[in-house]
Amino acid sequence: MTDVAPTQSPDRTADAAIEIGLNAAIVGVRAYQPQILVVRDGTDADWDALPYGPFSPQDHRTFEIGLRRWVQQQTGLELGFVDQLYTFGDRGRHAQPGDTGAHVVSVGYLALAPHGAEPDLADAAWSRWYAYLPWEDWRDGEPEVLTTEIEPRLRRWAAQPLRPTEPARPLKRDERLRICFGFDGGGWDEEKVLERYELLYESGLVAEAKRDEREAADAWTDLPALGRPMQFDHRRVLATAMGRLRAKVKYRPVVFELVPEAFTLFQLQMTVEAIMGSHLHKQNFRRLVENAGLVEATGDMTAETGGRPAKLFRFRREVLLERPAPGVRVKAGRA
Amino acid sequence: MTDVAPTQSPDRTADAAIEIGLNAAIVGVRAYQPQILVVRDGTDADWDALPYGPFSPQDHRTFEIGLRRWVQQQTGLELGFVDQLYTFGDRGRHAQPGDTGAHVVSVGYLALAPHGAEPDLADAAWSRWYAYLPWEDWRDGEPEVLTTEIEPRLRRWAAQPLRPTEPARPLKRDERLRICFGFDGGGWDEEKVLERYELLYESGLVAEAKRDEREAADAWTDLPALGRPMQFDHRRVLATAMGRLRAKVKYRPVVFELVPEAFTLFQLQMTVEAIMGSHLHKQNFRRLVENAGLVEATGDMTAETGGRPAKLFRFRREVLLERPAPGVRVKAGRA
DNA sequence: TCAAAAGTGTTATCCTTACACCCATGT
DNA sequence: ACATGGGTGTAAGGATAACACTTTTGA
Repeated sequence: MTDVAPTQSPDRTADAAIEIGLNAAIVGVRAYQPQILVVRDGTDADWDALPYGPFSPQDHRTFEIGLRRWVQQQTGLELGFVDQLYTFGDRGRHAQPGDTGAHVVSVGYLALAPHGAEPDLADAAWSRWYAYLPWEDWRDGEPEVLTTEIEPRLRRWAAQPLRPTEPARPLKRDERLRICFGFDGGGWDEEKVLERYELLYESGLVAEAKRDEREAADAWTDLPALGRPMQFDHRRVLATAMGRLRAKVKYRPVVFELVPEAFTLFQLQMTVEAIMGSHLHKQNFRRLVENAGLVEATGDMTAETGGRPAKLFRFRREVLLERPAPGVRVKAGRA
Repeated sequence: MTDVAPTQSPDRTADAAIEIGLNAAIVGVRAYQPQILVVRDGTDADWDALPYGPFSPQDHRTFEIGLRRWVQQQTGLELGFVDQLYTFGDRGRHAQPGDTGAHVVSVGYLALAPHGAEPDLADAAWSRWYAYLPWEDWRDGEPEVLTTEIEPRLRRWAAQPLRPTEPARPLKRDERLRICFGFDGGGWDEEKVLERYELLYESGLVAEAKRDEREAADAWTDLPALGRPMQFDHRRVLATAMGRLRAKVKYRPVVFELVPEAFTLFQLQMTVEAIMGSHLHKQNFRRLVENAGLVEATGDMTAETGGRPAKLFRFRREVLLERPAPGVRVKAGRA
C-alpha cells in the first residue's frame, strides 16, 4: 500500500498539465422567470457559457471566497447562498478540435443572486434557464418539446440494441426512461434534472453529444432543437444546479434570497413555482409556509398585485433555531 | 469580462504547483459496527489517514473510474456505491512544518464496501468510525464524552467573546450549539455530523485545530481526548461521509450493500442503527421497510440469530421502478 | 424457566390533500 | 358584472408513533 500512502507525493499527477477552474451557475429570479448568468463571447458557434474563473490559491483561502471575489469584481454581484455542486474531471471535457490535451478540472458552484441584483457588465447577461432545459418547465402543462420531440425519439433509442462498448447498467433503457421522464405512468420527479440531461446526452439527442463526437450521436437520428446548448459541459453544470436548487428549496430557506424583503404569499408561491417548474396548490402552499413558521406578517399591505390587497410577509429568521431543516416542503405537481 | 471568459487560458493557476488527489472514505459494516478503511504508516504521531490516491487523467477517464481502479489494485476491494462528497481546496490544508507551500486539492469520496469484503493489505485496516467521532454514537444512550467533556467546554467557548479576526455569522455561538448539538432542548439531528465536527474544530476542541495552530486552539482550554484524530483534514472528510451516508440511507437503498444477500429484518435494522448511531422502534421499522416495498421474503428461515427463527428477506429491486426515492425513511431517535 | 428475538394487532394523532366558499379590489 | 388574487374552514385519508401482547427458539 506504499503507493497510496498519503505522505507520498502523488508524482503521477506531474506528467500532464492540470488546471483548476471554478464554474458558477448564478441564479436569479426576474418576473417569476429563473435566470442564469451567462457569458456570450462570440466564439464557439455562439454557444453561451457559464462564468468561469481560475482558482488561484495564493489569492484566496478557499474556493468559495475566491468565487465570491471574482464574481463581485467581474459583475458587481454580491452573491447570497453559495453551494458547491460537483467537481468535473472527465478527460476531454474541455477538448476542442486541435487541442493540446491539457486537462481541466472544474469545480461547479450554485450561487444565488439576491432579488433585484443586476450584473453591470457588457458581455454577461441574465438568460432564462428554461431556454437551456425547456422540458423542465411544466407550468403551462406538459412541455410541447417533450411530447413532440423527446418522447418519440427516446422511445426509438430505447428500442435500439445496446452498443458493444456500452457499460452494463442495472436498469434497462426503458426502465430508465420511466424513472427519469415518467413515461408509462412513472411520474415526473422535478429533482431528476441532471439524470434527464445525462440521458439525453447519452442517447445523442443533445447538441453537445454531437460536438463531443459520441458514438451514439447522429448515427440514428437527426438532432432537433432540444434546448439551447452551452460551451464545454456547462449545460450539465446548469442541470446539476437546477436539480440541487429544486431539492434545497424543500429543506433550506433559500427561496427568501430570491424574493424582496417584503412579499405577498402569492409572490413567494410564484417564485417557488418558477424554480420547481410546476404549479402548486394555493391554499395548501399558504398553510404550509405559515404553520412551518417560515414567514411572519409585516403588518403592511400592498395593492400592487391586482385583485384584493394582500398582506405583506417577511422571512422569519427564528425558524432556523426551531427546526432542523426548515424549507418549503412542497410536493410539486398540484395545480 | 475578458478575464473570466471561458475560452481564455486560466493562466493564474500556473504560478503555484497544484496537485489533485482523491480521498476515499470507504465504509463497511462488521458485526453491526460501521468500519472505515484507514492507512497507518507510522508517521505523523501515528495519526491514521484515509486512503489517498493521485488522480492521473491519462489513466482514467473519470474520477470515479480512477478511484475504483486504485482501490481495487491496492486493497482488492470491489467497491459498491460510490458518491462524490466535496472538493477541499483550503490553502494550507496539507501544510506541514517546513513545507514548500505546494497546494493540494483533494476530491473526497464516500464508497461502500459490499458486505463481507475484506481488504488484503498489510498497512490498511478496518477501524471503527465511531472511534474518530465518538459523540455520534447514541446507541447506548447519550455518549459520555458529550456530557462530561464536550458540553461544558462548548458552553465555556460560547460564553467567550468573539475574536476580532472572526468573520461575522448570522447565528450566535449559543444558537449554533443548540442547532448542532441540541443543547437546551434543540434536539439531536443525526445528519449534522459535519457541522458538529467543524464547530469542535473552530472552538479548538479537536486535536487537528491545535496542529493547524488555529488562534482558538489551546488558548483557553486544554485538549481532552475528543475522538481519535486523523492526518490532514481526513477527519473532516470522514465527518462529511458519515453525514452524507446517514442522509442517503433515507432515500436510496444503499443499506442493502452493507448487508448479506439474505438477511433478517432485525439484522437490517441493526445495520441501519449502526449507521444512524441511534436505536429505532422495532415494529415500526419492520412495517416501514415492508410496506415501502423495499424487501421480499426469500422463503427461507434462519435460526442463527438467537431466539425464535426469523424469516430471511432480500432486497426487492423492483422498488427502483416504483418509487422516485426509495430508502429507509426512518426518523431516528426512537428506542 | 427465562431471556432474546420474531411476529401480530390496535389506537391516537398528525399531516397532507382536496374541496367549497367568501372577501376586496380594479376594469 | 366579472376577473383576479386574497383568505378561511373543513372533511377524508393516509402515514406515524407508541403500546400491548403472543410465539418460538436456545441456554
